[in-house]
Amino acid sequence: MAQKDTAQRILDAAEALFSEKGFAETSLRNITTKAGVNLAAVNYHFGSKKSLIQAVFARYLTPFSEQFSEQLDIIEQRENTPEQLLKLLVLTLNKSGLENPEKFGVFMRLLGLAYSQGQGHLRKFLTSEYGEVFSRYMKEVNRVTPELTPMERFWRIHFMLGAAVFTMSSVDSLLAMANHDLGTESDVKDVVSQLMPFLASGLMSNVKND
Amino acid sequence: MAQKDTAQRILDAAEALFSEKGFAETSLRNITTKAGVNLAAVNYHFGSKKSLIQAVFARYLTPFSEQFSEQLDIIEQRENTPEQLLKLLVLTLNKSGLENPEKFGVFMRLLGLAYSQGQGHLRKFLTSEYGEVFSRYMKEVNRVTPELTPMERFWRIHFMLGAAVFTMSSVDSLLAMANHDLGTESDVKDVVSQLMPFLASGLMSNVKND
DNA sequence: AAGCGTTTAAAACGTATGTTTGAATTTTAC
DNA sequence: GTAAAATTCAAACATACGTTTTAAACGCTT
Repeated sequence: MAQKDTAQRILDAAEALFSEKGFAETSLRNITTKAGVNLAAVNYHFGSKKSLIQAVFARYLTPFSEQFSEQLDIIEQRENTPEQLLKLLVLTLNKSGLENPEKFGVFMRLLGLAYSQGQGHLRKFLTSEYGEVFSRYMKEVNRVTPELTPMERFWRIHFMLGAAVFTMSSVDSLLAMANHDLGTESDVKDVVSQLMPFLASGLMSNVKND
Repeated sequence: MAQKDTAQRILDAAEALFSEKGFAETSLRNITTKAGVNLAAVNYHFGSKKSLIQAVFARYLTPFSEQFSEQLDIIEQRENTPEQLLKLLVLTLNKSGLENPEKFGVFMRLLGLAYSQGQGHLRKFLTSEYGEVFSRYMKEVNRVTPELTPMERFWRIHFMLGAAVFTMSSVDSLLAMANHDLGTESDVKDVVSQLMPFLASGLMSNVKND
């Protein structure tokens, strides 16, 4: 390689800028300036802006889905509770290079963008690349919520996803707001530990579980 | 007026395109072509693209916040339940020109965009224009959840907001997915009636309420 | 029906974008 | 140590954008 690691520097700059400004609002010139590389380097290393966007996601999701797949191998062979399935998610996040709360926030913001600014090509890339692991997880969700109708389960999963993505997307500014207004000193960990019972309670609403 | 109502046609086209493609991805040429008006008409009637974006929101939010303020006058003078406060929201939505489920989906998608693609100017416009009514509602939320710590209340409200905005932002495609995969024929009304107990249950999680 | 403010129309302006080019430079391999 | 491959660089390309301009058409008041 020529100097240090141009492709990596581009990915770092791109993910930071994407997560705070979105895909369309971030220009290749923004990215290459922040990365300290030449403008043409993006198209040389990644081919196009679209491919760069996919590469940013892949750098997070490929290690995550590998870790997640391993965890699924385990839990598929035992009975679980809804809380355990939720915990598996945050556990895998922490095991796949997202233990840093700052990185975690960035990742969730990117996830939110993938939904709200889904550019078609991203949707296809994500489902074709990571759809299978997601399906396996959903099978487990079905197993732990036999009381729910398929329709209830479908919508509650999306409600949960929304609560998580939306909140974690702006967890920085929300934390700042909360700590300022309430005089507290919470961090991302605290928010996650508040989120989990909220999600579990919503998922099991009206299900007599004792 | 010259022919029909150019400004209205621009707003109609803009809200439709914004809600499906986002602000930055929607050009004035897209809008004016869809509206069947001249390109310059946008800058003539609204001054700029930013002002057009604000006008799209104002057309929904001004009648809504007026209706909402009236409803608040009433419920502020009585005791309420969390479910009643939630119902007040959807009730007001239906009373302020959003009874049409299609319009409702568009509105929620715009609301989601306001958060995810918040362009600064939009944030300021919304809080300065509608912040007071929102504060009054939050006061009522405080009253009906005395068991929650301020921190719990803060985060659960945002979890709820996330579940609602995220789900309703893509309610069309989610409904299509659900109806296809599950062989059902649900509509937006059904989703809302699933969402409400989910939100109420999450809000009151671990609170013994009987 | 004339005059005048309002609205529409076509065209161009200046700027920013993603991408490509071709030469210079660095790294790799023998 | 040198040839070949890989990478960087400055510059230009083509395109799309938001906005402005100028003139024409319209609608209302008198």
